[in-house]
This record gives sequence, structure tokens and C-alpha cells, in this order.
Amino acid sequence: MSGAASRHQRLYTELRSRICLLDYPPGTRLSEESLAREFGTSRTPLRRALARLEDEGLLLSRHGVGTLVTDVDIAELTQTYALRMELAQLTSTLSPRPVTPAMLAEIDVFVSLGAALLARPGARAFAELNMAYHSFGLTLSGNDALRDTSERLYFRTARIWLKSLPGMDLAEECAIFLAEMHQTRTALIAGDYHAAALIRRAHISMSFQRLSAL
Amino acid sequence: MSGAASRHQRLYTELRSRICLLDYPPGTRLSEESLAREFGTSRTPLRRALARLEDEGLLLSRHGVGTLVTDVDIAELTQTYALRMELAQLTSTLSPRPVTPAMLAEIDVFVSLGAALLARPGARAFAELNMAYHSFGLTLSGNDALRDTSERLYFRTARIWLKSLPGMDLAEECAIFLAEMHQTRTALIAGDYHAAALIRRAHISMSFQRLSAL
DNA sequence: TAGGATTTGTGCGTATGTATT
DNA sequence: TAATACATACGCACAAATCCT
Repeated sequence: MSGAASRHQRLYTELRSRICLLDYPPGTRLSEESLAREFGTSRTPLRRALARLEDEGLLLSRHGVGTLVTDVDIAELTQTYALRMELAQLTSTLSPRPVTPAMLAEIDVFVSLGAALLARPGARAFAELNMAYHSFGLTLSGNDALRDTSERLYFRTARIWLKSLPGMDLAEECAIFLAEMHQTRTALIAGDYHAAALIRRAHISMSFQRLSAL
Repeated sequence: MSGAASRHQRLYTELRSRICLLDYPPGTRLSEESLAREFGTSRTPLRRALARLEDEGLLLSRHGVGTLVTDVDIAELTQTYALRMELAQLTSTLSPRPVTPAMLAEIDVFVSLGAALLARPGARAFAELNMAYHSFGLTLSGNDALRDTSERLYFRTARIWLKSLPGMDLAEECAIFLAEMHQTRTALIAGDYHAAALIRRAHISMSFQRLSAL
């Protein structure tokens, strides 16, 4: 990959993480100049990353005002959640990948990390593990278009959980998350990626229900 | 909408149309400077539109070489077609919109235009009508995320038909297209958007089969 | 192999828009 | 209301990369 393209990817993914982990909460005003200084570039390449995040709905730049992190609310994301559930299920029907030993090794690691998280619950650690686990879930499908779409929609909804956290039971959420990973591990060991997809869908659905109940 | 944002949208959609209608066939090298002159701007706003098209896979910019229109082949788009079919069906289950008189008036116009096209078949006229009809199809769903995703995937696959046209029977394709619109009209008059979605899915599937058979 | 022509990428000064005092 | 401060948007000049002679 060329230097410019890889830098763009680096800036884009880093800023996306910061937004979705609430390092930049909704409403935060980002400074092009400060960020450019931090990343050691001029404003130009940085602006390209910001523009992409704006195209994807995570930022909103207004002339003369600033670049603001968009807000999210559960009502607005109801439709996105509905689509995410359908896509999760499609993972097992659209070019599913056979379960490999490497995948099993990975899910084992996730289960371990999930157990460690449950032992010492933390909001940010939860969010980071969830993001990594979602990324792992994408590898279960061999359909590029489905992966791209699922990833885009995930990052569009990822913030809502962290934002709603104060009203939730963190330890319980960690337990539920660990249970999902454990169930998925069982399904993958049996080579049943269809079951794994249904588990994923079910947990997205239940997660949405819990958020809506707040 | 602000001046900058509306101009960006204008540049983006215009260039996207040109790429997908094969005004710029795959492999074409676009000149930032020429396009900037044509649209009466400097390179800066134009480059933002090009960057967005690159992020969506329609262009590829290489330092020192140029900005090239990407190529498409049916094998690579098999997965995208598979996803498009699923999404077409979801239109009727995820926030379907009730059929309104305005929609019926629109579909009537499309049937008329389709009949006119069949009377005097033309590749470009077909492609333009198909694009407009797809846009109409998006209005049948009230799910924003589904609409955005469907639109993105449509423009990712739109070129393949025009590119494959030389080996196909244009008059027959026009007839099939008109039949789809007519069937959809019947379904909408009956208020059966579920049937309309199934018709759409079936035609995407059959269209893909015909393309694969080349 | 070297060099020039052409293209995209970068950096920065300036214009323009907004909010506040 | 006017002025000031500060942000993004823009345009241009130059750097860097590639290709062809």
C-alpha cells in the first residue's frame, strides 16, 4: 500500500475508534489544526479522513463553526439495528467460511478475555473487546460486500451502548457478552456456523431491547 | 443545505452517473484539472468528490499516475449481487411504506417510459431508466440504513450490465425490464409491497443469471 | 540510464461563514 | 449593531511519484 493510502487508513480508523469509544463524545468539536499537529501531518490529509467520517455520518463539518461529533439516539438507530440483525443472519448463508482451527483458537482467546472482563468489569474494556469481537465475527463470512456493510453499520451504532451505559448494569452486560461468546464457541466447535449466526442475531436483538427499555 | 455541501453532492452524483453510465469506461484516466475547469471550481472541492468515489470503490487514485476508473467483472460481483437480492426482499419487511397515490402515479410513468423504450431500444436510455427506477424502488422502504446500503451496492454493480451489453439481446432486455415494471405496478395497485419486493428480487436474480451465462 | 513531462499528494495563506461580545 | 475571534472551505504553489523518450 502506498504511503498516502496507509496514512489515510491509519487516521481514519484511529479517529473512528476515538469517536466510537467516546473519547470524543457526541457534540465534541474537533480541531483540524490540533489533530494535524498530533498526527504529524498538515491539515490536508487530516481533512480527508474527517471528510470520510462525515460521509459516513459520524461527523458533521459546518463552515465557520467547526467539526462536530454527531449525536446518536436509540430511536433513530432502530432501523439500523433492524438491518444489522438481518445481516448477522445472512453471514451464515452468504458465502460462509468453513470453521478453521485458527478461528477456534481465536474464539478461545475471546472467551478468556471475556472471562477476565467479567472478573473486573470496565466500560471501556468492554467496548474495546466488543469492537474486536465484532471484527472477528466479520471473518466468518467470505462475502466482501456483506463484511463492508456490516462493518459500516456496526460503527454507526457502536456508540449508543457506551452512551447508555450509566443506566445499565455493567456486570450483567459483561456476563451476557461472555455468554454470547461461549455459545458461539460451542457452535463453532460443532462446525455449525448457521447456529453461530443465529446466536449473533439473537444477541443483537436482545441488546437492542435492553437499550430501548431505558 | 450549505453551498459547499450541495456542490459536493452535485459533483459526486454527476461523476458517479458518468462512471456508471460508462461515459467514463473502466480504465479511463480522469484529469483533476480538466474536471475542475469543467465544473468551475478549483481542484480542492473536486478532489473531495473523487476521494469519496475512491472510498466507494469506483475510482482508484495513484500518486504520479492518475485517477483511474476501476474495472468490474461478474465473478467479483457475485457476492454483491447475492447481498443485493437479500436487501431487495428486506424492503418489504423492514419499515415498508404504505403505497400512496403518488407512488402509483410514478410507477405509471415508469411503465410508459418502459414502453417507449421497448418501441425504440437504446442502451444508454435503458441504463438511465434503470437508474431512475432503482431510485424509485428505494422510496418503497422507510428504513434509511437499508436505502443507503441498497443505493451503494446498486452503484457498485450498475456498470456490469452496460459493459456486458454487446453480448446480449437489447430488445429482449428492454422487454424484460418493462415486464418487471408492469408486474410491480400490479402489485402496488393491490397494495402488496411484499409481492413488489419479491418481484424485484426475482428480477435481480434473473438478471444476474443472464449476465453469468455470457 | 537519465531527464523531462505529467499526475496526484501536501502545505499553507487567504477567503468566507458563524458566534459572541 | 458592529467588531472581533476563530473555525472550515478554497485556491494555488510546490513536492513527490511515475512514465516515456
